[in-house]
Amino acid sequence: MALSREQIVEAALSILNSYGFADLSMRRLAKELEVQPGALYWHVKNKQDLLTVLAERILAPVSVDSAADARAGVRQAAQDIRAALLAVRGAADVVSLAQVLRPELLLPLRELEALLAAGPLTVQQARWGARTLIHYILGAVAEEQTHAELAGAGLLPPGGQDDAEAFLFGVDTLLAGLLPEAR
Amino acid sequence: MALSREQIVEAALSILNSYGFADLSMRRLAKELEVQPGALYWHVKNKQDLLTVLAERILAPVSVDSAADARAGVRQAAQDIRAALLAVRGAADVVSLAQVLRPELLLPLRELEALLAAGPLTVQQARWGARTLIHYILGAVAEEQTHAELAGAGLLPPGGQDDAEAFLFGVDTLLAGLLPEAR
DNA sequence: GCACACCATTGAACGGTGTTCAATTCCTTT
DNA sequence: AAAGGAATTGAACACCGTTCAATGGTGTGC
Repeated sequence: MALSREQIVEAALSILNSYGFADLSMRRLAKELEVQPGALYWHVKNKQDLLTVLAERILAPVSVDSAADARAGVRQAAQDIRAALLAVRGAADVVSLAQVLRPELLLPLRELEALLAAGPLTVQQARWGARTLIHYILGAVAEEQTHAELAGAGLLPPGGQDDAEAFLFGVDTLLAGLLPEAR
Repeated sequence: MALSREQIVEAALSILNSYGFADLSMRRLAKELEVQPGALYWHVKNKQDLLTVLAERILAPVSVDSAADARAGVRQAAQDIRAALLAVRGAADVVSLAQVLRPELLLPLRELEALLAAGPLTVQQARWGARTLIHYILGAVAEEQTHAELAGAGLLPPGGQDDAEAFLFGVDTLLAGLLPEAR
């Protein structure tokens, strides 16, 4: 059966989940697909290209309700994005990289900005606010995942019971600054 | 003249500034010092170890005024940390890595928490607030630097005139959420 | 039924990477 | 001068991303 781009992405996700980001190499991927490394480059420009496709796929389950109230919508979106990232091991690393390389490709993140712009903010405030949120979300989840990774390897004490709570605290704090109580 | 840990760190900073994070390899470092790669491992446990030492060195110029008012102190500290990071090419990558690996080693970041704890916040709020700030600062500067890197290579259109302003907007937003106006 | 394209893959190579370790050299202390 | 520890070499191991000529397989037109 002929190799396909879809198949490569699938295998990459599987390696990510089974062995982590550090083990996701083109050669490892080729081995998984029982193919020579060079074959991958027929379907994918290079590793960076693969990673951005992977990032899109990881965020695909997130659907931002663009009609929602800015505060509630952002709060929900942030939690959904976190959930989508936590569902795939190493996802925060993949998406952080993609966000820097091709920010325009990551729709859910752009939609955050739209949500904020619908509120009482200026366009510029909405853009910067969205960037702030994105940096926070990716940073927080990346730390959560890396910590879990290291703890799993016994290099760090386990922890993280209140990660969800801490995460929401950050989001709410940001939102409180961004959209002060209407009065 | 005998090689020294100090000398290695110095050379690493020089490579970072001259060629960027991607070119900072143990072998490159050894070449710069006119030494075989193996020699480095007498003075440094491994590359990760070197990177955390590097991170400490990069943040060393930052001195947080622990007696300052929480809001003003954090605002100043955030700007100082950004300045220290921008002073060394690729610094945000180095420090982000170190922050995940050995958060306890990066003093200025810990001092942010102390500053917040001195205000009206609970200990937990201060801790989470500091983490939020740190994620934001590192994420924002990492994006700034990566963007500059790619723009320098002609892979991305230049930009970033209002980076400082956008950065401060994020910090102030966070602070507004964290420390609402006293009344 | 055959030849021609074209898509897809192989196999091999290039030039890197971090890290380890026995053997060797250098330097200091006795 | 001899001993001994500190520091360095040189070579190897097992990887990495990427390129490319040669080759295989498949479907189309003749």
